[in-house]
Amino acid sequence: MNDARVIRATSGTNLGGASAHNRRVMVDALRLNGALSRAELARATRLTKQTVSNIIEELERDGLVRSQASVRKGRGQPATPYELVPEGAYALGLQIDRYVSRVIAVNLVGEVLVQKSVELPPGGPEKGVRIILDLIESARSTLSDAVPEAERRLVGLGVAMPGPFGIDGDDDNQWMMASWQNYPLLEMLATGTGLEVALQNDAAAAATAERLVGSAHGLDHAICIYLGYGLGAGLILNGELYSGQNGNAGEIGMSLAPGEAGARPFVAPLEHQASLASLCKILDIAPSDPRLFDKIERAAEKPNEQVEEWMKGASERLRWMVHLLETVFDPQTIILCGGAPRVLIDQLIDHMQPLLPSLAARSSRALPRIQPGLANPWAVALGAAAEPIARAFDPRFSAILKSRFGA
Amino acid sequence: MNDARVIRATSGTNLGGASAHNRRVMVDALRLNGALSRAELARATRLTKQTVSNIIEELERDGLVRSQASVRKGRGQPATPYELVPEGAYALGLQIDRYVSRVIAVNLVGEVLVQKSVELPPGGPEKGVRIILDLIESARSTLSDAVPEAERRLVGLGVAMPGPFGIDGDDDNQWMMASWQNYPLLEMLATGTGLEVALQNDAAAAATAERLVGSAHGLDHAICIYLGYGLGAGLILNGELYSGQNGNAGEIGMSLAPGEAGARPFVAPLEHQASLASLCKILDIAPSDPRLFDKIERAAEKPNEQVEEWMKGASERLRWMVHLLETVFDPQTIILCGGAPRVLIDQLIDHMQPLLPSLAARSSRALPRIQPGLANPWAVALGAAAEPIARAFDPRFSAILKSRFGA
DNA sequence: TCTTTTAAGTCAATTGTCTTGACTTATTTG
DNA sequence: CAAATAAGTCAAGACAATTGACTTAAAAGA
Repeated sequence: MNDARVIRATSGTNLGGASAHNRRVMVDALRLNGALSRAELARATRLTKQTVSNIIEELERDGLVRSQASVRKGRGQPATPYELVPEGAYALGLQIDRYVSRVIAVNLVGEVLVQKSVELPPGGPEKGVRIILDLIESARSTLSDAVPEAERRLVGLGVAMPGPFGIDGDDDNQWMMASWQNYPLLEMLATGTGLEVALQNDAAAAATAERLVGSAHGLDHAICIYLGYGLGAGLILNGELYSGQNGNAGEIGMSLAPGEAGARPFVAPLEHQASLASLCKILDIAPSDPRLFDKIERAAEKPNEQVEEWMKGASERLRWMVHLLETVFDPQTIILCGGAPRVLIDQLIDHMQPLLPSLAARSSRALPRIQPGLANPWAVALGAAAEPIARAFDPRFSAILKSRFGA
Repeated sequence: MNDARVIRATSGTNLGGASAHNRRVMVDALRLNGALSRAELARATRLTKQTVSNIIEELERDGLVRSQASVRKGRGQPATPYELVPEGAYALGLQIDRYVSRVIAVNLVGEVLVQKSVELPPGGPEKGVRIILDLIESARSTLSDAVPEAERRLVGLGVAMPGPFGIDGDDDNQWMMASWQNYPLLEMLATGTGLEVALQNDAAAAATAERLVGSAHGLDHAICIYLGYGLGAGLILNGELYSGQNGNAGEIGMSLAPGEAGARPFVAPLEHQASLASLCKILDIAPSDPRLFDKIERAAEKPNEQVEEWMKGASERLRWMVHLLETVFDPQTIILCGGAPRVLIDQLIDHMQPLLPSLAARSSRALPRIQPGLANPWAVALGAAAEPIARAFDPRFSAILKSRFGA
């Protein structure tokens, strides 16, 4: 009698879940607003003064917040503002790219403390993982040398690599990294480091970074278009990263566009036209070139005819993708970021003007329809490191629910 | 000293929030899985047997669940399954369309008990609201005649109308209903009925209906393309409807597409080609024709050359939009539903084959990439009615948080 | 200067919900 | 007929937020 029917249900919650949520709410409020007094926190979170006092006391004991000098601001007892302690938590971020791997260590407020990278020789994941574990170990010990207590306060290891994930075969596709995807990477990293590990695609990581320390800070609805070796979008919806059913939401680099009617109804994927890979091809830069970023920067500063051509094509496709994303998501803003030089990002945005008409063109906008975000090779690694911080400290539905592994 | 700085923060929660969540979790589990015993509920929700017992007892007192005959299924004491009581709650749904308004009453499980419609004469919202309030009143008393206790168990009034909302001017645009949007409709309806009122656009409502009783039942990631007089998409992300910053997420009817290179780089909005409005133009049916649905059904059953032409154009644009939505959202499935006859929906889906390649084409799919959903003129009104039920009984983050109006 | 008003923050008791562990009930298995 | 198994109850306990009175510290007004 195989009556072990799968019953689907949302988890319930309990006192512990509520309490954990309230702690997160406090940290989040301090992150968003800067230092706040207990009374202010109570008003903002709709909790009672007493509750806030208890939680703040606990957070202070845990080294996550600290008091500032009290400030007089009118009648009544002066308030004692509390602020986040940057040294309250640390996280590691790992970016695995096609030819290079990068590791970053950040603290609770997203300040970068360590960054190291290594070239990834061809040879697939078996060899690669060993190199990567060494890199992580090296970053970790550098961090511990600088801040002995950091090890104890590490909340996790975020991993970012190019998507899409879990697709069928296609091992030779240079745009993906299929061999890495069928490898038990997360398990290897988890056992190798003893840390909690979570995976995002690189665009999602870039969005996570934008939300922690970049242009999306404090925004609940933002789309980050990430221009790297490939192209993707990180979706921040309702204040959280949206990943879709299989973690592939936002893989707009693979989107086709209807082209000339008749003969060739659909043109190549967006990232064949708008990505550093396509630019490298034009500039005849090897994708494995360690000085790729600098070369592109120089090329963008003084664009020759070919670069202008690329820029025109890329910005035209992006211009239209921006229109679509605005229409589909109704976001507060769209951010163009990347592992690309700021010059290039800025020029692309320039070339996209005027933006296509859309609902986003309303007159009452608070934010620009499109704006530049983080633009450097470390953006994805930073986002990878931001993920464990967000997972540990941001208020989110899943954090309230009882998990499989004890409350 | 204007020190009334706005402090942004997520609300905290308390015992009451946790308890409310757990009640919702129970109702949701019974809705998804059918009748379940207390022990099964405890396992599924990770709550203790005792907690489940208490909550079930309370829900039974409130008339939301009831026990079935106990069933023996192996060793041990027989289980007593509990099921939702359809008569446990009721909700009203109002659809305001361009030329007609519809009201539906549903019960807790989404069964339709009353449906009434009325033609909306031109004359704008002032006159319209009076007619609509009469319609609601009429439906309400029909409901009360059939089920005297329904009035006491009404959880709200859902309203659906064509978007987009809150756009600048453009009063003459026949595709929108601008004059209705600058009118304090919700306030009028709330005071006129004494019920909680909430607004969605029609595509969002259709998606809400699909989730309560249609093809999206139990799905957490689904996109509903709604083909009505206009065209839009309802986005179900993480099990909840996503509305974007201004409630306009999913307004894909307004999306442009890159067309022939050169002269006309961008073609008309999607809904100018794929909507009942465009079909009506071709068939020379007045959009206000009360027998519009039947006429379209007949036209779709025996398509003439013009209809075939329309079908070809519409399905081609939709085919490509499906590709985009799959790429952007990575959903479990896409549902094509509408206030359109099922024949038409089916034919459109047929014409869209073969679907464009995308990440969704993986071999391990559990659900079809695209499938038909509700296809009748009452779909939106049903979705409007489904919204208050979902708001009152579905587990969601916002339901846990302390609200502005007391816990 | 002195009193009143206002606001921040604490104290101690209370409340409400989930949890714990032992117990009862009812059925199948051997 | 005893042992095993599972559903469900009982009563006490744990825990976090709440409540209302209180203390502290400043500004405002007389």
